[in-house]
Amino acid sequence: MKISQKGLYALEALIFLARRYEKGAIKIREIAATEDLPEKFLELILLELKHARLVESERGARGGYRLKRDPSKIFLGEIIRTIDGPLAPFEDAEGLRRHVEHDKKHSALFRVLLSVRNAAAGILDHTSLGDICDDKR
Amino acid sequence: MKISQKGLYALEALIFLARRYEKGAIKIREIAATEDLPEKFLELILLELKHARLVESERGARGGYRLKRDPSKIFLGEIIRTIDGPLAPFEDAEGLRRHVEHDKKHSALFRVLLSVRNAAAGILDHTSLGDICDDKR
DNA sequence: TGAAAGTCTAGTAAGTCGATAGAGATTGTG
DNA sequence: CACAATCTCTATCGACTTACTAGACTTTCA
Repeated sequence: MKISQKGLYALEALIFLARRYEKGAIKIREIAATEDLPEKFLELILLELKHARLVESERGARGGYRLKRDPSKIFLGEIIRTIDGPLAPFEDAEGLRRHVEHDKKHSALFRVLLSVRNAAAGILDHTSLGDICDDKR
Repeated sequence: MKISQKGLYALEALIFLARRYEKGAIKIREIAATEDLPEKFLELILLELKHARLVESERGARGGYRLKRDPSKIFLGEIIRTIDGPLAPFEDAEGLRRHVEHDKKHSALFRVLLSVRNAAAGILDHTSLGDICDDKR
């Protein structure tokens, strides 16, 4: 699992949306300006997040983006999977399980890799945007 | 952290070397044939592993490769870092710590990413080739 | 009707990935 | 000594990915 620049932009944009969740839709331009992200690139990212049903949008003069669900119900794991794919360090959880089952020579290796992916998923699928943005440490 | 095909080849080759550790040096060609890895590509990989002091080699007619240390003293984390870079899901541990310290807006996010890298490192830096190759499950 | 916003398809420069080619250096054997 | 086997190293390649930009299109609302 590798988080790309694009993935980081997605996380930052969604954290921004989470922090102003109560205040309604906000324009791409404002997100880009406030978080200092490339505007046209951010468009693509938000569109992908929309297709993944993490955000919703309205067009026209008073349009913009907002989170589709409460920040406490959107987990980092979902976001990262949407933009950067599976959390596993090699292939995905299914593939790793298959290798553990069927690859006689390297079963033990893939078992370790699966445990790494489970550790990552354990953290990222239990940390929400809510956890991130009302953090006080 | 993402393990590439090259990284997987490295792990497989080293596990092979670990399993026959007592038997002395073995030729690239034999490793490639037994483990079904592309020979010329494996050359490059073994060379990199040599520069990282994980293996050693001899040239000439009776040449070949062997592990430089006991299998129980070579950890998966070292191998993966050599071929694929840092274990962190974004940048490296240093970079993440820096962001936790200095990036006011995203401190909490980077703290989570750092905990993911620590979980991965905790597993991979405590699992040795020895653990992998005398596994009996 | 028209400005302002999101939607969508292309494209692009630079880099990475997986792999191959081939010349060079070193060593053991006949 | 010669030579064959083996590791060493540099270069190159096509395909793909990454980070981003351009621009035409659609929808909304004042």
